[in-house]
Amino acid sequence: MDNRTPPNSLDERPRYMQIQAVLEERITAGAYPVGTLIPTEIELTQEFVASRSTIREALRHLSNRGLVDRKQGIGTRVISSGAGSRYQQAFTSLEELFQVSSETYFAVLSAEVISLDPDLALQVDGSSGGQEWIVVSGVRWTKEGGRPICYVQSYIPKRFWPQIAEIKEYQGPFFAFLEQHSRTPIEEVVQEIRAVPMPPDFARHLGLRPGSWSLQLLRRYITSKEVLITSFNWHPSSEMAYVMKIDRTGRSDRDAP
Amino acid sequence: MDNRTPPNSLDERPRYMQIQAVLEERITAGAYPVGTLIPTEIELTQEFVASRSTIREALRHLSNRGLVDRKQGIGTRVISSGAGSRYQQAFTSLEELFQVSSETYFAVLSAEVISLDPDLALQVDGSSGGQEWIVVSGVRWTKEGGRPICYVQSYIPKRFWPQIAEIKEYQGPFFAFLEQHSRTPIEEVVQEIRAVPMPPDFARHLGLRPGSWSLQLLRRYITSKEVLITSFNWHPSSEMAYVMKIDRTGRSDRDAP
DNA sequence: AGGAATTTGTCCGTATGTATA
DNA sequence: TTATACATACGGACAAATTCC
Repeated sequence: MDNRTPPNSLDERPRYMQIQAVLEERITAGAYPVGTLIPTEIELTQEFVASRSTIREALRHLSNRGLVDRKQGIGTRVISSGAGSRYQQAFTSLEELFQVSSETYFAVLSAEVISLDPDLALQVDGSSGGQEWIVVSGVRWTKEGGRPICYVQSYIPKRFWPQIAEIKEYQGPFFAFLEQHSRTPIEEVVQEIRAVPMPPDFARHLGLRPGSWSLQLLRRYITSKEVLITSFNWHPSSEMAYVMKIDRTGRSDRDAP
Repeated sequence: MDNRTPPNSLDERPRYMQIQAVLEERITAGAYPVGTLIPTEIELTQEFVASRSTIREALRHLSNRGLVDRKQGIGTRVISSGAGSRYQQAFTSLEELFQVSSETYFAVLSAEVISLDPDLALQVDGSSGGQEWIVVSGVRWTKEGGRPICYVQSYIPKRFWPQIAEIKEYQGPFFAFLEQHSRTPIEEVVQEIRAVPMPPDFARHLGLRPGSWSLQLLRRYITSKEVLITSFNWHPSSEMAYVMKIDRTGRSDRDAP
């Protein structure tokens, strides 16, 4: 069919984003005050000469950002002026992970090849198990003072076994080493944080009583092809808080150079 | 046109939710391992005999929950199996905080003014204690199924006491309400994640045995002048994993060709 | 380097269901 | 009960990003 608007009318962004921006501006400017209903989807299709799908896509984003609340049979209500909704995650980058490894020291306790049982496989790469992986275990220490920080287990694909001696000596995070020796770059890191009991054996290495709990950080470093490394860190619950800051950022839209 | 599937084939839920549930189960069961691509939208339309829009709606929800990552030209990649936890929070911005509050509801148990002891004051606003704050306690529930998600305590400056009735009725996160009724916008949010014992009284409200542990999320919403609200969420350790994506570069501000 | 194939993104139009007033 | 407004669902077309040859 025909896309009645030329691909770009001086604005490169998708149609729904443009509409979203206009609506958002009306909300922040007070044209659509907090607490009121904005025009219906049908009315907006008429104003912007767009299909209902496109309008809904714009409204969906406004809803996700917390500016409006949509209810069947009622309409779309403004619930926030927008001042508080433009936040983005800040300071959670790989650089931050490098930082940690420069002020600490990792002592390898063991490195061996194991076959993943189903439960573990689900955590390591989400598979149903059976494959063999290298597991490197150790304790991370502070350089200053020499106190234990956390117990670490890293799961690495078995094909890196020839480099295992090199890995154990490597200063810096394992993922950096593996990325260098792999064809494909890490595209994404996913972190999962849980409260789990500290395994008794790990507790011993950290100088803790058995039966204590831990804050467990699981990080999965993923290339476009596979999980390159999955790392578990068990931190003593009494000494670890994971702190993150979410800063306000002015702009989330892209510009046209 | 014809809606080839009868409105309900023993399952009242919308089609896209059923499909989402099936895909989610395959992910958690390991049929679609982490790091791999799931079938394309087209293939899924064939398997489920649904339109591409319906498939996309299902995938959209999986993406919002942080289980998959979708990329143009690539496909849909599993990035987290979500194993072992019913409730997850993928929290890349405040948007998703709103998302949570739209799929759940908050039942207020009490609201009272208390004087902060030094330890608590340190957590609430970093002061040494003595000031009076309002503390609103309650439980967050799933709309679907009606199961308890977490116990919540929110600390609010005492001067908002006149609005407390309004706050208790407010749909949506408290910080949005407070920001509206305050002169100054929220400038940053600090979040702290800890593993702490679940207080016995809270455990009772969540249907847990005393002595269990929790993943505690503390969020402090800060304006240029003060801490506007500090909120503690205690999640059952067995059902909560905090999932987050970490950017490769950490900077999405600037364009680098 | 360049072009084809693949996959998700965007957009159109229509029809029907469901919650609310 | 009726009207309204959003929710769900269908199907088709082209755009844009990526990969592969």
